[in-house]
Amino acid sequence: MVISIHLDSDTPLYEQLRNQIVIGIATGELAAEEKLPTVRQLAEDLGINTMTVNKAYSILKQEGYIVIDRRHGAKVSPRSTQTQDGSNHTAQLEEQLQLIIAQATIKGIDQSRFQALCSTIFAQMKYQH
Amino acid sequence: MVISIHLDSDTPLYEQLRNQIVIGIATGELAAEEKLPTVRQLAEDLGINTMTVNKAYSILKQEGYIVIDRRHGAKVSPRSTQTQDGSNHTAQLEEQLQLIIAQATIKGIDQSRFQALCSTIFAQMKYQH
DNA sequence: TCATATGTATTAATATATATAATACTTAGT
DNA sequence: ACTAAGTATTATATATATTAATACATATGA
Repeated sequence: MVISIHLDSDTPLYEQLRNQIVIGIATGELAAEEKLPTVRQLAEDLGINTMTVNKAYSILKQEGYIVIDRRHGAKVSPRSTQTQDGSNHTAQLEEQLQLIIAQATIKGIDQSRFQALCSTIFAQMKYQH
Repeated sequence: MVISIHLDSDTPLYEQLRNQIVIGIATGELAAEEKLPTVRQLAEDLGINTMTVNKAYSILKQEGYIVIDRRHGAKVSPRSTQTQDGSNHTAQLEEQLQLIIAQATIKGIDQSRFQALCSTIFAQMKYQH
């Protein structure tokens, strides 16, 4: 998977990494159980610090997106384990969505256009439980 | 409009303010042309610094959500002026949506449930151009 | 005219977040 | 034992966030 970072972005590097990997999992570009590059390798490829990559991996692990074992490195969590934390996801999703929809509404994007956009994006997601 | 901030949140105070005001405009809780509290007043009400509120207002102004004049303070932008900056909004919206939908997908929320959630939220938005 | 309330600007101080760097530790497979 | 993986430690530099105290500019209303 190709990961690109933008040093001039206002989004922290570790967060850019985290986001791109999450999207990679959802689109299926990163298959379940697939091995991720080592922290050292990815850091070198991107020209950034080891600990920055490590932070991204730690977050992904804590969020349940990946599993890590010392010897084999990091890999995408098996499909079955992704769903299990449950409750507060919906609340958080709802909050994020509310803000996005508020902004879209004010900027003149109506519901049908918004829903169409969602459909297009959903069509890219190959992840299957 | 009731604004509440959370000091323990990972979201900066000025951003919490900014977000809540944006949502307030979209839901219609803040009408177009409605006067916002003064920076000093809001800062005092919330028990935070004047400059933090000022930063939120500055961002909202720069984003076009509110207009400010020295004497009368800040007020919600008239409906007609909200739409005008145009182009990169959709791109930004698309990017935010992609991440949210990716996360939702992995967590097992399917498209129909997602769309239903969007509908519920859209129903709260009373803002009209 | 003139006091006043408004958003702003300035300057300083402090705390936290971000990123790099160099190095060492832990662990498990070969 | 060696090695490669994540992780921990320590230090440093920079940027961001927040508060604080104060002052400035300006347009309104008395």
